Amino acid sequence: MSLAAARLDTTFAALADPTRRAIIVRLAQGPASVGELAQPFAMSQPAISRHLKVLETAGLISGGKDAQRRPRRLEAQPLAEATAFLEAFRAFWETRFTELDQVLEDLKAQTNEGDVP
Amino acid sequence: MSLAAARLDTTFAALADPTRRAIIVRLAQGPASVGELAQPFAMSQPAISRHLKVLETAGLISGGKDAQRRPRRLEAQPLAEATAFLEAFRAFWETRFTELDQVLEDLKAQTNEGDVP
DNA sequence: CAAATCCATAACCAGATCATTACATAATGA
DNA sequence: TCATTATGTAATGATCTGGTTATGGATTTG
Repeated sequence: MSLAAARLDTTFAALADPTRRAIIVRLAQGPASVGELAQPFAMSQPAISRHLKVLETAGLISGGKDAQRRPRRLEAQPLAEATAFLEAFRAFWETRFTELDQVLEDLKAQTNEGDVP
Repeated sequence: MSLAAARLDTTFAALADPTRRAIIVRLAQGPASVGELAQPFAMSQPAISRHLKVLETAGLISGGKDAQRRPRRLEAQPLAEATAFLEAFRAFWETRFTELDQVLEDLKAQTNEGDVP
C-alpha cells in the first residue's frame, strides 16, 4: 500500500468517530486545551486524551505547551488529502443526482398524463 | 447523536480501508460483479464479500441481480455527505497553506538578506 | 512547602474488525 | 440431471477500539 493510502486509512478512521469529529470542528475555530475540548462530552478525561492521541497519530492535530495546558491545534494536510480523495467522486455523484432529478421529473410528468389542461 | 452523524460514522469507517476505497474507485466507473471486484486483490472471495457488506451497510453501494451475478453499483448520497463535511474545512486549510507559504517566503527572503544584488 | 490543577499513562474489559477455511445455495448449461 | 460458476454464510481466531478506574508527573498557587 502506498504511503498516501496509509495516511488516508488513519485519517478516515479518525474521522469515523463522532467525538473526534466534534473535536475537529471545535479546533477549526482555533487551538484549545484538553479541558476545553473535553467539556462538551459526557466522558472521562482519559477517554478524551485517547481520542486526541488517535487524532495526533493521524496527523490531524498537533500539540503545544502552555504552563500545565497542552493546547491542540488542527493540522491542514490530512484534511486536505481526504478532501481531495472525495472530490474525485464529485463528477460521479453530481451526475447521479442529475439522473435522479430526471427520473423524478419523468415520474411527475407521467402522473399528470391524464390531467385536464 | 444525529442521524446524519451516525451516517458519517459508517461512511468514514467504510472509507478507512484501502481495499474498500479501491472497490469504490472501481465502481465509480460503473457496476461490477463480485468476481470482477475481487480480481485485483490477493484476498479470498469471502473477504471481498464482507467488504462489500460493509460498504452496503454504509449505503455506499447497492446490489443488483444478473443470473448468478450480484453486480454492485456505487451510491451517491453518502459520498456527497462525507464530501460536504470535509468541504466545510476548506476555508480553514486553505488559510493554513497560505500562512505556510508566507512563512516559507519570509524564510527565503531572510536567507538572501546578505546576498549581493 | 503543600494543595490544587491539568493532563498522560497503565491496566482492564467488552465488543468490533478483518482475515481465514469450510460449506451452502442459486443459476447456467452440457 | 449433473457439473460448473458465482456468490453468500458460518465458525474461528488475532488484533483493534473505545470506554472505565487508578495513578503519577508537571506546574501553578496559597
